[in-house]
Amino acid sequence: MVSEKTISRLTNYQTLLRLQQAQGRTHLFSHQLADLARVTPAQVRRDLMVIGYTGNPRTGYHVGDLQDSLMQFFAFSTGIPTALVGVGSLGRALLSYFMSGRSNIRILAAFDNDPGKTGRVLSGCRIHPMNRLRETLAETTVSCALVTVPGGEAQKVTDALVGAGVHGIVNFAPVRLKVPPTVFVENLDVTSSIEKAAFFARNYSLKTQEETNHE
Amino acid sequence: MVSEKTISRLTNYQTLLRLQQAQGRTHLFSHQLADLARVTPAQVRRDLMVIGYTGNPRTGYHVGDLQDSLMQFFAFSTGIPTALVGVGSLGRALLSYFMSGRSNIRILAAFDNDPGKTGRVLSGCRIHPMNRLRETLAETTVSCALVTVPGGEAQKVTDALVGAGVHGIVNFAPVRLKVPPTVFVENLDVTSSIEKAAFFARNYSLKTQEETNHE
DNA sequence: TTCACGCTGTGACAAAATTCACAGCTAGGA
DNA sequence: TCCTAGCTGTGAATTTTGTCACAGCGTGAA
Ligand SMILES: NC(=O)c1ccc[n+]([C@@H]2O[C@H](COP(=O)([O-])OP(=O)(O)OC[C@H]3O[C@@H](n4cnc5c(N)ncnc54)[C@H](O)[C@@H]3O)[C@@H](O)[C@H]2O)c1
Ligand SMILES: NC(=O)c1ccc[n+]([C@@H]2O[C@H](COP(=O)([O-])OP(=O)(O)OC[C@H]3O[C@@H](n4cnc5c(N)ncnc54)[C@H](O)[C@@H]3O)[C@@H](O)[C@H]2O)c1
Repeated sequence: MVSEKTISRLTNYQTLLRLQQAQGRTHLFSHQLADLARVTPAQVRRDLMVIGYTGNPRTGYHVGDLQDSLMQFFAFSTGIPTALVGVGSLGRALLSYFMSGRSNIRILAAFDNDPGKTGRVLSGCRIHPMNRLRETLAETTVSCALVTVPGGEAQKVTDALVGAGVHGIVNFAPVRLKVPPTVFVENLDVTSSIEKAAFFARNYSLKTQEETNHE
Repeated sequence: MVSEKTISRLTNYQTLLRLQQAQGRTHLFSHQLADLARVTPAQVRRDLMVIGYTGNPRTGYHVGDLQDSLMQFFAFSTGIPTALVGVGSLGRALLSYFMSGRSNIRILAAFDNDPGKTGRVLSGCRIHPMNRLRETLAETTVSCALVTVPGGEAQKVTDALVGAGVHGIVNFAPVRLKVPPTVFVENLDVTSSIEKAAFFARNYSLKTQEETNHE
């Protein structure tokens, strides 16, 4: 089984390679990809082992071939089908971003329990009521959903999604969801991330001041 | 030096404790906090070692005292002062969320380079032009900033922030920023997180199907 | 007061993640 | 044709992270 961290880095390499290809580059070495991704060259080589792609000692990695290998490994050549639950301020931002086609992620359906929102179309995506979740998802190949409802509602919504056959959840609510072992949860807790950054910011800030004083 | 992961868990404990206190609980054991945080009891005890708080074998941890210790460790009793750069769809969502006071994070100033947006007040927060960034931040204690500008602009904005004395960056743009070693960057790459969740979702999905077939 | 239960705090251990370091290869130059 | 410089792929070492397991303690019961 391949680790979460490795998967994160591999998706990052994918993004970086797309950019490099757009700039006309056809080959690169592990240390160059490493610089772009802000990791070590050894890390890059180690990561690429898991997808089976093998480079050439003299010319390095072939950008197109490596992209193909990554594509095949991730098996998302046609884009990633997802659903979104909770069309509030965050949900709307995500809709407008991902419906504009700036990435390989496709939001195929949105859901909300507010009758004032359901039935309408936002950024080109129809908003369905919650009681139509199961049947709407049954018509699609969605296996991953974005949860942007208030914390108190997130578990309920998650249970509904799991019941509808979703195996991946990206959770923006500041709660830890309970799911069966066949469901993967990625928590994107903005508040917690800011707290973390603020903590280290203060540390670095103090350290910098100290050093200034010692001079 | 205490690790990033430990800090993340400690902030999570803080959130959970606030909730428990609101429900009137005065004491809890490591295994109870562990259940709430979805970690092991040993992990909780190990984490609490770093903040120096020590519980009682018979009564466990005192919610209020533990909160005080955490507060003191994080030193953010008055809220976390931050700035936001890039008032687009994501920036607006963050403004409306954090200006509503639902957390201990305070956005003291917002910045944008679009003259159509600067000068206005959104969700109670004034939007300043970029050329006023340094002097505006000089008047505050902000040491942590949220970056919600397009990927191509993120590095430029980061450089300006670092120049203005910011030591913590929460980066929502899908690029890896280059910063001096005295600056901490937390990347919140939504696209990458969705890709990760989708990958594991497909794996779990396939595994579930296999097991169903084997019955 | 004494005892026993069930917790905490932590040294020792285990697992996971990363880096080191080097054999082996390969294209370009002599 | 045969070197050679400088890369890749990977076993081994190292570092980081998490868990185990148990001594020691505090409380309530007797
Ligand atoms: N907006 C932000 O920038 C931000 C920042 C950090 C965290 N979050 C988290 O993201 C989540 C959403 O935040 P928001 O600001 O968009 O909230 P919001 O209140 O603006 O939107 C929530 C939406 O969910 C819908 N909803 C509520 N209960 C539902 C249910 N049971 N089923 C389906 N839909 C339901 C509501 O109708 C509403 O449209 C929250 O958990 C919040 O803590 C948001
Ligand atoms: N909106 C989302 O849900 C979402 C999802 C994933 C990632 N992101 C990332 O978040 C970032 C912002 O996304 P968005 O959808 O809000 O974009 P947006 O285009 O709606 O907003 C960007 C804002 O930044 C401002 N800006 C541009 N250049 C600037 C500069 N040099 N200095 C100051 N301000 C500047 C623009 O005026 C605009 O207000 C992007 O990097 C995007 O990739 C957003």
